[in-house]
Amino acid sequence: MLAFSTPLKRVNPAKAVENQCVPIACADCGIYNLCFAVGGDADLSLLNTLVKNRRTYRRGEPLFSIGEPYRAVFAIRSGSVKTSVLTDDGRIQVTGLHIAGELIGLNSFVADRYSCEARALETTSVCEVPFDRYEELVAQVPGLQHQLLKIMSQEIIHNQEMMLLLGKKRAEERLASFFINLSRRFKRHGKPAEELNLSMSRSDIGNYLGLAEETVCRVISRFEEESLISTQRRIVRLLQPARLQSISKGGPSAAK
Amino acid sequence: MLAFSTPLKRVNPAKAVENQCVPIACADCGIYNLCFAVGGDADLSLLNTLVKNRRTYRRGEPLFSIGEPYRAVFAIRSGSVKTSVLTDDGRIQVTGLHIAGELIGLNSFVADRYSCEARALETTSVCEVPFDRYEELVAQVPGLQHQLLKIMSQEIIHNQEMMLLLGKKRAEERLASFFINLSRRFKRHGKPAEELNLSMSRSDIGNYLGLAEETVCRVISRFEEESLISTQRRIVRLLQPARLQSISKGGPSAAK
DNA sequence: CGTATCCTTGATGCCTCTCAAGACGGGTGG
DNA sequence: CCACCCGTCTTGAGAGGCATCAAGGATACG
Repeated sequence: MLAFSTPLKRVNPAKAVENQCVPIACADCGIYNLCFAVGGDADLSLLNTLVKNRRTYRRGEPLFSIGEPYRAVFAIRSGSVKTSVLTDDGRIQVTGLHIAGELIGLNSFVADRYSCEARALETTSVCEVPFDRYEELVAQVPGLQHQLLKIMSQEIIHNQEMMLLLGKKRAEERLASFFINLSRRFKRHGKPAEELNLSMSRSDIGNYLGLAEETVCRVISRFEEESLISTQRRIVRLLQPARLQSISKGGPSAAK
Repeated sequence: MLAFSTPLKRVNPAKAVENQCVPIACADCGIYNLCFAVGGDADLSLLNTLVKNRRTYRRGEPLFSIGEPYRAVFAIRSGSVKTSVLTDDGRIQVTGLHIAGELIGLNSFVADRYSCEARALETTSVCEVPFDRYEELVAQVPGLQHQLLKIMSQEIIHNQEMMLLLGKKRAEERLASFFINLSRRFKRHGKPAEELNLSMSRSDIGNYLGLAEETVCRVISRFEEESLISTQRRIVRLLQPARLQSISKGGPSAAK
């Protein structure tokens, strides 16, 4: 427990946007409204001047690439973004899938260059928080750095779960975990928890879960046969979330 | 580049201990001496009072367990520690291997409970930085939070590499990556870069790399046949680091 | 309406896991 | 000092899950 932390308040994402505040969060954690973390109105206006820098990216367009000089942190306002790293011979590992209200670009904080690439999965609107201006923010807003610590801490926990998934789970468990995790995040962001818009191809999903595109298809088909889900292209409806949850944890359906 | 950051100075680990400073770092980044990051002598003495809390753990003894209330960050003075997470049905994923000079427990910053367990791989001496006292430290030492951001950022980058390894690399590439990464870290900490003391069983290595114990053995045997390494139990000598490096990146020896 | 992209399904093969048994080494007690 | 024991390491044989290769079908877009 952090006694020195300003208590955080979870707010309606729509309201956050309406208030011109930065919706700031990371994969697998809720929307935290920085304005609340920060407090005063003076700070709030400062924040606004810093995050006015908005931009829209089209499907497939990179927000940043590996090795590119570090320039900004990105808060996703709408749409979705994937981040990925590469082997030298071109194999891709998608390391993150980020939806509206989440934050990307923090992982390159230590270096002066981006350590992964980020691409819009669909038409995506972001707030860019330029790094030089960010310094002003940190200097004047005492709660900010601690807030970032929390967000990064949450991301590390999420990464640990991904390592468990990639290192120890079988294909069905991976897909089930993927759907359950996504469902939880959608719910937090005020979207329907049982009707997911994946907004990414089977191939991307495979690259994220450490599977081949075809395996993703096959498992999805199997899930449909068992009436666990129903799909239309990239729309997935969770028909039996409880059983999916059970499978994701290595339940009997996955026949350990 | 972070204009607001106090420049960091890499120091000799032995000297750091001698000076009673906290060697503070994370997997895959060098030793940073907090005293330098912090500056003044007043701070330094404060730091000393905070990190006096030392303790030794024996092989297999847990530093903390999953779900346990968060109480401290640990800086490893000597020895080594593994961190791991579990599936509900008992499968283990080792998420980190930490050697002297590195820092663990940061990932649970956000929650009030530990999200992974940590166990000593051998007799291990650590500085515990109790969390309640840590607050004093943060309040009085302006550079500290930013320093932690950097360390956590570095850990996220390392996690990304692990995801690439677990999701996309074959067994030989994983072992090669493991040895090369360990070698680099040993070197940074003033230990021989080509004679590694793994201090962990084949089983632990397997759990770290997402492989079965037997596969680890087989790959190691193959590496020995090709004179890439030589081994005596848990001591590994890198005979051809360059080729290992090549293999780790998906080079020809691994026959993509 | 054609084309490109994505999705789906089948057949085949291989990498790695699993099961199994034995070897090695270090520690302990006689 | 030696014999024993237990954990760890090693190697083999077999099976299985998933990748790969291949081809056809569906959907979106210009």
